Parts: sequence; structure tokens; C-alpha cells
Amino acid sequence: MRFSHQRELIVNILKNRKDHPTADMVYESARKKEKNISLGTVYRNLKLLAEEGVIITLETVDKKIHYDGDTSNHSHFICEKCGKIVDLFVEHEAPSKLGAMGLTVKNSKCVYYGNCTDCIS
Amino acid sequence: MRFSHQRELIVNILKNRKDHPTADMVYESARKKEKNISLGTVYRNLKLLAEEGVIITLETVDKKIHYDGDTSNHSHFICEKCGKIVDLFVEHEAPSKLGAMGLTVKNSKCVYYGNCTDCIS
DNA sequence: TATAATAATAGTAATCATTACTGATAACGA
DNA sequence: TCGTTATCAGTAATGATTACTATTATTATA
Repeated sequence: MRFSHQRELIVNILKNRKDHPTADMVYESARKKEKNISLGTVYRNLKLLAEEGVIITLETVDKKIHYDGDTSNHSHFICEKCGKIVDLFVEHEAPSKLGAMGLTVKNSKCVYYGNCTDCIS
Repeated sequence: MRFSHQRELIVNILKNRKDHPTADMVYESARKKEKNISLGTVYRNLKLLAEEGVIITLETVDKKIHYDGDTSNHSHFICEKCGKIVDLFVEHEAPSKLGAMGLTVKNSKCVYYGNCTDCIS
């Protein structure tokens, strides 16, 4: 994997943001620094970086992939009303039962759905 | 929500299957009973049934929505190699911390990734 | 440092899961 | 039975993502 300015820019954007942007949000952000960066480049790198474990993907219900530069072991809360994604820094480990079932767990994604403080219903 | 044969067929398919089919898998299965059922009808009903909580959606990494007729509180394990989805009937409750954060949790989805027995690597 | 090999890019076309649309049909309350 | 209208079949449109291609940039090596 070579070093390219575009790739480094994309990584930096994700590592500095505290939210969970989609590909086009990253693209929009990237264009402010590299005005000629291609949307395809953003998609290709996001996919590659996620495969390499440099960033994390978050599949929500809006059919767009969200990306997270924080690869620490944490979960997410998604507000069903406003769509806001909240980081949950709660230690989260796989049930011991899985090992007994012969399943080797490499990572996990845990998402909680409900309403946030602003959207109590 | 009216009663229609097509909708009832789709519900029955999901309630009787133990796997986690995608829309086109449900469509294929439905056509064996109703040879003229439309793919659009399958999609519309799956979406509606998921919104009503009659079935559950499972967003995986293959960009297709998987459906689960079992709405009990359980998690899933996905093999990164063969894509197999395994049900995990492990009681899974939201961290108590969330309530203190003002977040009201209605449901949760927890997915574990790794390798299954057949794909140990 | 110059050069060769090739990974990565910009720009755009293609893919494909899903949704929207439309005229016809069927469910169901009165 | 009849009228209202939700639902359907069939198909077109949408839109996020990926593939493609000629060009450019990175990096190992002489």
C-alpha cells in the first residue's frame, strides 16, 4: 500500500472527526483541501482502509455506509428519529459461549436503537 | 394493514425459515407458491413488516438486507470467509449506562464477525 | 539522481439493490 | 352487494457503490 496524498488526507479527515461520516461527506470534506480529488478515490480508499482495519464501517438503516476513524472497542447508539449516532465507550466482549461453539470472533459491532435526549417520544 | 395472500405468504416464509434470506431469496421462495408474485411486492412487504416489527432486518457487509422472522432478543455471528450467519441465543441487554445518558433504547443489534467451524484460518 | 515498474488517481460509465410509479385488482367495512 | 382504497403486478427510476481506462505519482533500485 503506497503513500498518496489523497489517501493520507482521507485518513486524517476520519481520525480528526468525531462524527460518523458517509463517503460523500468525506468527499465534501476532502475537496476543501484537495479540490480535484475524485469521488471514486474516496470510495476506493474508504473501502481499502476499512479492509485493512485502519477505520471502521457502520451499516445503519439509511443504506449508506458510515465510517469511523476510531477503531477502539466501542458501540453505537442510533436515534431512530433524528438519525444521530452516539459513541458508546462501553467495554464490549463476545459471549464466552461462542468459543464453545467453535466460532472464532475477531471483532463485533453492537448498535442500540431508540431515541436520544432531544427526541424523547 | 390489510390481509393479503401475498403478505401472509411472505410472513410465513420468514417464520418458517431458520436462515436469514435476502429479498430476492424470499422472492424466489414465494414464487414457488404464488408464481405471479411481484418482486416489488416482496420488497414493499419486507420493508413494511420490518417497520411494524413483525420481522427483523440484518445489515451485513454484502450490501443486501437480510431478514429474520425470529424477533426474539438474539444476536448474530457472521463468518467473514463463507458469509454464513449463525443465530446466537444469548441474552443481550443494553448497558445501564445508556439510561444515565438520557438515551432510551428500544432494541439492539449485535453482530460478531470471525470464522466459523468450517472456515478456521 | 535517473529510471523502470506499477500502484494510485481523475473522470466517467456501469452495476445492482431498492424504491417509485401506474393502471388494475382485491380486501373489507357499511 | 357496493364503494373505498390498500395492495398488487409489472416496469421504470433512483442512487450508493464499483468498475474501467488513460494518465500520474510513488517508490525501489541501478
